[in-house]
Amino acid sequence: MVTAEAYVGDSSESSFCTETEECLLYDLVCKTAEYEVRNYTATKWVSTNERSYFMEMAVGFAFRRLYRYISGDNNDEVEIDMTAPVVVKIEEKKWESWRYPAWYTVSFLLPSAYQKRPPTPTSREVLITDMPDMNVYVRSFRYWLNSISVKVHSTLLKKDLDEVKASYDKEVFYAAGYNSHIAQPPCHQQYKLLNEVLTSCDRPLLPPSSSMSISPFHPDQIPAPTFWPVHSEQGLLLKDRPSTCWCGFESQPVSDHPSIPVSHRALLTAEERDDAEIQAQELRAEPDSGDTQGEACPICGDRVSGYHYGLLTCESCKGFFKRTVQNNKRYTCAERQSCPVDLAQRKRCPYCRFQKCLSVGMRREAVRPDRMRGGRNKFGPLYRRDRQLKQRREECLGYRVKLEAPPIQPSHDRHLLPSPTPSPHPPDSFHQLQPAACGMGQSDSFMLLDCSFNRDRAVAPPTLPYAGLYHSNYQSCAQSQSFSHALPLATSPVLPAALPTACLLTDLLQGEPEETQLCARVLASLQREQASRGKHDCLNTFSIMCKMADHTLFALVEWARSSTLFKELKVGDQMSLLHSCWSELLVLDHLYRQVAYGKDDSIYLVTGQQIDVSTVLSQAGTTLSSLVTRSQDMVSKLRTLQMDREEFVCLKYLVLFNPDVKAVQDRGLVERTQEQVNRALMDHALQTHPGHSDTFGQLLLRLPEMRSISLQVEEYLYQRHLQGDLPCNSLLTEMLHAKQP
DNA sequence: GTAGCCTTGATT
DNA sequence: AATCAAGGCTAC
Repeated sequence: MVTAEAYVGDSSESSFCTETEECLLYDLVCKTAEYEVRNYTATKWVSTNERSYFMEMAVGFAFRRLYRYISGDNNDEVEIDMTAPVVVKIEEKKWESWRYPAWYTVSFLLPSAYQKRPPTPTSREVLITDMPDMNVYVRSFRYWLNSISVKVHSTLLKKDLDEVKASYDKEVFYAAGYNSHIAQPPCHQQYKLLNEVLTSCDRPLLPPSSSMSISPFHPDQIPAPTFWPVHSEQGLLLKDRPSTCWCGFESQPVSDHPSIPVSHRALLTAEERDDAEIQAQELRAEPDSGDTQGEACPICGDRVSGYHYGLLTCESCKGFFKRTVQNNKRYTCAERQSCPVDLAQRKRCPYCRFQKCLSVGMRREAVRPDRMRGGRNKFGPLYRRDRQLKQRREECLGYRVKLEAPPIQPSHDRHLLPSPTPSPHPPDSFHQLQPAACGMGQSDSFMLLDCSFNRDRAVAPPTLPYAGLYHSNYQSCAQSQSFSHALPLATSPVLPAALPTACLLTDLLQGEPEETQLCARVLASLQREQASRGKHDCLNTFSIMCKMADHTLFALVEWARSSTLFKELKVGDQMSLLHSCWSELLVLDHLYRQVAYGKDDSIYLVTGQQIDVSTVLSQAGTTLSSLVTRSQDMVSKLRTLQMDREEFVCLKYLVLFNPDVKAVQDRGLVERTQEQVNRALMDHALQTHPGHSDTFGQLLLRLPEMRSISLQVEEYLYQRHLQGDLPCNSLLTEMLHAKQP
């Protein structure tokens, strides 16, 4: 039996839940490219109702009321931590007509400590409510919650669900916001988008002539767009099929289903592949599975000995991974980087073995830089949850087998699916994007839970109405906290250097995004883009590159924003720093990707694809060629220096925390952080490259050249932008504009 | 270098 | 006190 507390859990388990200690957790039942089906167990919430013509008004008032409750306006007079998401329940029918005010129910999730016995609210308008165990269809998007974004996405979700004839509750739906600034007034562009969406669904809201007049905001008040990604969601209550996974097909092969459009179907099969594979494995497994007995190591197939560095593996792969990371080993593949890795041949090619380790989700950051023995790592909750998920899948499978006859055969449509083992060969053409080198392996909850789609570009006003309401207490390491506040850093005489450095490095590495996940996200997004365009309207190579850069940039902004050190800065300073260094971060990211995954004479893209440098040089113009040459020179220098992940992360922080950015107000904090990271980099470099005492200096000396490359990149992009070559609505464009207004 | 077994120590 | 995922040791 899973208790409610288990599902109000540590926010580290959720990729988009970054602002609060605890978040609402769920089990993924299944997913398509457009939406997911999730199971939420019963939970207690504190709620309040508010009536208004505009959702954002109602949410504003309700939010304040609930905030008073968690600030101590309750019978126990306790302060309650904020959680995520904030959920708005909307009654569909009343909402249809915008002429009348509608009721909105806004709810805060109670932290696990208060789930059993919530403090009684003092205000009669505030209520404790129960959310039952339920399955919901969820569509994720990156935008502030407001009446328009919610309308657009609920319409799109309904359209998708109606297309596959799914049943759901048509009366009610929920909007969930994960960031502190949950409701923002809509802007002009959104009204345009809304009208387009509604028209495409044959449900025009207003005649075209009046479509713009519904905006409650004067054009002067329309906020300037900025770039913060926000994670929001639409949930529709699933009513009629509480136990069936409805992601577009039931027991029929997808290709025979008449109602699913071809593009949709193509994505479906790719997305469903992993689930089918997991289920197939579970069918093949021993009936008394549930413990690790009888499970096969996802890397070599040997017997699993427990959780190691992020997932269930055998003892030998555990050891191999540890040796590789600890000793910073660099292997090369004598063949074509596609050697088989199984029990018999795992010793043959360490390069391919290590690649496989990474691609199935083993985590470098679980190898301790300080080599501390014993104890547990931060993945404890993840392991626990992984077990629960496995168990639930099994139960679900058993249930379905009982329900349906004949039982679902996961191998049913196997012939339609791409090979379940990812091919390490990158596709030859850009126009045949496959999630190939990405290795979306046989597992697992990490991948599934962390996979949030980059649906929309975030556009948000610079004013932040709820800024400061949330606070992060997260500090994984007491030493690093005290260290970060030790002001006279250089002069503190007796501080042992190794401990805080190792600690800080662990923290910094912790925030580092997993390359495989980034790769999967970018690929999925590019595939969707391609699918929506159809065969005869392919993106050109430059646009694809821009989109890749755009996604990478998005991930970098997310990375910075979720960093504990960065969060200590005021939002204004955060923006100034990012506006100043985004291109440098992109260049550094690219360079490290080459050092870590690429090989000589080819360029390794974020999608896992590789292109020969000679091919690029032969086709590119002078500016681009010079950029490529300069970066390749830089890559070989960094390779000689054997830059590792730790050093890369430090450089990233040094680029980000640049005290020379003029607009920065809290220069002291930026300087201190820079010093701190600088020290960590020095200590680390000295430790890891004992024979080369100057690695630290050499690494720092690369920064000016990196800066220079990044300026050339910006200039190049700006030129192409003026020619109209850049895809519109990109973060890239926005950043360019921020610098060159 | 590999891999099976051993030791460790924070968390449960 | 038991657990279990880290690191360590060592014969091969």
